[in-house]
Amino acid sequence: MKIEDEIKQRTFRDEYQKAYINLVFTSGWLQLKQGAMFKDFNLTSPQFNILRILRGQHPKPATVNMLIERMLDKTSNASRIVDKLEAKELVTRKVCPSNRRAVDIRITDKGLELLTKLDDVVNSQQLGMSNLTAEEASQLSALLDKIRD
Amino acid sequence: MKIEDEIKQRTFRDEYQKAYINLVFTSGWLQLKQGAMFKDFNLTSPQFNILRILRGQHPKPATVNMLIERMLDKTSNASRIVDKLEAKELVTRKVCPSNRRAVDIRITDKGLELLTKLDDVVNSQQLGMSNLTAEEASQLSALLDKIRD
DNA sequence: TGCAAATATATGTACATACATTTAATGTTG
DNA sequence: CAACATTAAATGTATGTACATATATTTGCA
Repeated sequence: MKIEDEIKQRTFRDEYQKAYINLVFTSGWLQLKQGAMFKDFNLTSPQFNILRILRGQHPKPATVNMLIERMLDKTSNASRIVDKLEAKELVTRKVCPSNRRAVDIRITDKGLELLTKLDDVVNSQQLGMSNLTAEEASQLSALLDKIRD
Repeated sequence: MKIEDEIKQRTFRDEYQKAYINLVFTSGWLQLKQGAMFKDFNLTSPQFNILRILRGQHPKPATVNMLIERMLDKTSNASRIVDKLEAKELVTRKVCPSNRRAVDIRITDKGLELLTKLDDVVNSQQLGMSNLTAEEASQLSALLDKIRD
């Protein structure tokens, strides 16, 4: 469905405004679909994002700072998201021995198991991008990189 | 800057995953920039979004339902965002005479003035899309529409 | 007409976001 | 080495998001 119909706005100031609105709308649309998927596993998108970063580090620990650096949403509050994951026993938190200001965060076996289950679901849905060819997906990435230049 | 460097992830499963992550990241990046711009005017992005819809209707009223239908983020709580705008006297809320379940929402003169000021700022920044040509922006919109097919 | 279903909005709750401030540990430098 | 700046994380507050539920009004139809 064209963006004009999605938000019932017939005209845009120019192609830039239209692309901007389309970008924000589509991102929200994808995240909503992904969020619904995670709900069955009692996890939110940012929580999943952090778990995946921790798996990438495993068995080495990550710090809150590293999480923020690698998260999709830089401004979100990694500290409190880790709180929730810790409460669910999906990660552990321990003062870093070499720098007691920092906290070593590690994914637990339970966390790894959960991610394994989620991988299947996420992969099978191809993250909702399956209408594009690989060529088009690559083209899209290039355009997005250019926006942030 | 390439997405690999932005989130310090060197490899992706495939072009689809990379495009997905790039899309969500870029959308957040743009919205953060836009939000910072609005902050000087003591307004948030969703509040701005709603004000703009109301201006499009002016002097006719909108209802909460119409706002939800046209908002970029369908699931956000229009009712409570209108609360905030009403408290700032940027909109008025009045029971609709012909259907007392509905509420007529209108932008005030104060709201229109604020938008006029913001238009300049928003336009001058071209919403952060100025690195693209008009052709590329149009191409981007086409790809995004295709994702949501 | 009367009563259930549908509609329009508001409210409650849990969690996330954005940003300022606080607390504690570590570096730096005079 | 003491004083001050810097760094890492946590906390506070206001707002927004997601979703379930409540309240009031209108519609449909037996």
